[in-house]
Amino acid sequence: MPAPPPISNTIRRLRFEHGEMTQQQLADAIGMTRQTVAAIEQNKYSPSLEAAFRIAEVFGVEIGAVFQWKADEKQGR
Amino acid sequence: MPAPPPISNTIRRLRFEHGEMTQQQLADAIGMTRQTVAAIEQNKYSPSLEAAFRIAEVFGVEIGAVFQWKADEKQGR
DNA sequence: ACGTAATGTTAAACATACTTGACACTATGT
DNA sequence: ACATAGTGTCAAGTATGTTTAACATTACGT
Repeated sequence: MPAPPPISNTIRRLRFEHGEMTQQQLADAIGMTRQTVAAIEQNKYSPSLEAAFRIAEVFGVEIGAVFQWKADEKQGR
Repeated sequence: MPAPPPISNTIRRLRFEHGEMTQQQLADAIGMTRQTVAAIEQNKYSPSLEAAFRIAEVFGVEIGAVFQWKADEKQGR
């Protein structure tokens, strides 16, 4: 498993807050596969900027409301 | 040249508004190469979510202030 | 007990982002 | 005329994101 990304997300919560939306429904809404949504949701890797934009769009929030730096690790340059 | 991404950015303007920051300085600040900054700035491709976050951080703005959907093309699903 | 929906997970292939190292051009300063 | 800083660009290689197709588990309804 390739080291988890420094960014975490609140997709799971957002899905439930939006009518118990399933991973499949979200995937369809943003034009990705269910597997990709699952992987992103579990922080296996972070999405492309495009994907992130589409996800935020679906939930009607800013990108920052979906994705955050993990536990204020502001970066490992 | 691999089809331009659906997202554009205002990095160039932001650089100038932030003390005539050079591509090299921005690259150093976000831990990427100058070539990558140049390519992103010219919309050759869009950055990873991590890179986008770091760039926004440098300029002290939200991601949405740096990157936008190109001419309201909300997407080609 | 059976079927189905939702999710986790994996391997292989493919697509896109990013680096490294190079060479070009323009502008500015000496 | 020469040097240097800033930028554009390209090819080859590495790294990361995404798809496809498959199989597993858990929970729910009948």
